[in-house]
Amino acid sequence: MKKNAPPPLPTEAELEILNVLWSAGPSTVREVHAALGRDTGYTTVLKQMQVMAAKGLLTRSERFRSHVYEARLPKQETQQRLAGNLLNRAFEGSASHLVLGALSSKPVSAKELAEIRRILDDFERGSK
Amino acid sequence: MKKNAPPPLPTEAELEILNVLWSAGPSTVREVHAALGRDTGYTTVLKQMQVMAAKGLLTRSERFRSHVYEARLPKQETQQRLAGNLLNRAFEGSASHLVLGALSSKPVSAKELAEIRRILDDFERGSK
DNA sequence: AGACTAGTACGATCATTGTCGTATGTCAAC
DNA sequence: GTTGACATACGACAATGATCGTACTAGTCT
Repeated sequence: MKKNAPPPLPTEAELEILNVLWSAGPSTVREVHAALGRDTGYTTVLKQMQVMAAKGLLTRSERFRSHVYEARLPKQETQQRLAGNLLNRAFEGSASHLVLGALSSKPVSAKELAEIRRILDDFERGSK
Repeated sequence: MKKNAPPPLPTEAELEILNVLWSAGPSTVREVHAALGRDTGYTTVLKQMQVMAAKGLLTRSERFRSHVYEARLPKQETQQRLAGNLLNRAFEGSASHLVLGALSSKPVSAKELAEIRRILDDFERGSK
């Protein structure tokens, strides 16, 4: 598709597939289809992964009799792009508003809160 | 559409319209069309707002010769739902990962960081 | 009344997503 | 060398989102 420009952001169904790939590593269509509990057909997942490969979301290589797909971008980078996208679209770029929204959307454990503080510490140290 | 169940999450273009409505208050199609810098036609925005009203994203009332539209849900509630949605879809429900993604996606001012700390304080106090 | 203007309603198009069905290719073993 | 079993390719289809063009309506001005 494009040279090596970043691929488009994944859609809902694409993200599910990426999640499988990130957690299981390079996999065949059959493996992904099995991992997704979804009750959609095998060819549906195949087609989606083919489209994703065309978009640059996945890379594909041969293995024995089947193709092995792998996420092109690491999980963290994709998450970052998704978060940044939402930040701009819905929060006018205000990270604090996004955090407020995220925390309000469901109960968050004390451990999570502590973890967030740790992240803040890192950012303050790092970006000073 | 549905009784008073929450409307679907807004799409990209719909969110732009909502942002105008949230910041300017109830407005006519013409006003929204002007506020969006977009170079799309008037009827495009009209149609989008009609669809949004049908979905329950907007409410509509008469005023003199034109219709006045208003966001049905407040900004904060919609932001919360959007954040929660991304949280589940892309971050396995982990708020701290979402925060990390958001902070990494672009430089964040010290003031923002402090504001986030204040929000954390509130949550810790509130949910203890 | 007739023409202008500002507004809404509606149908049509085009791309994208999600979903399959069916066709085709290939190896392995009978 | 025909038959499965398993894999990929490809075309089709419905739903949705984004975008207009065109038609209709209701006041206003002269």
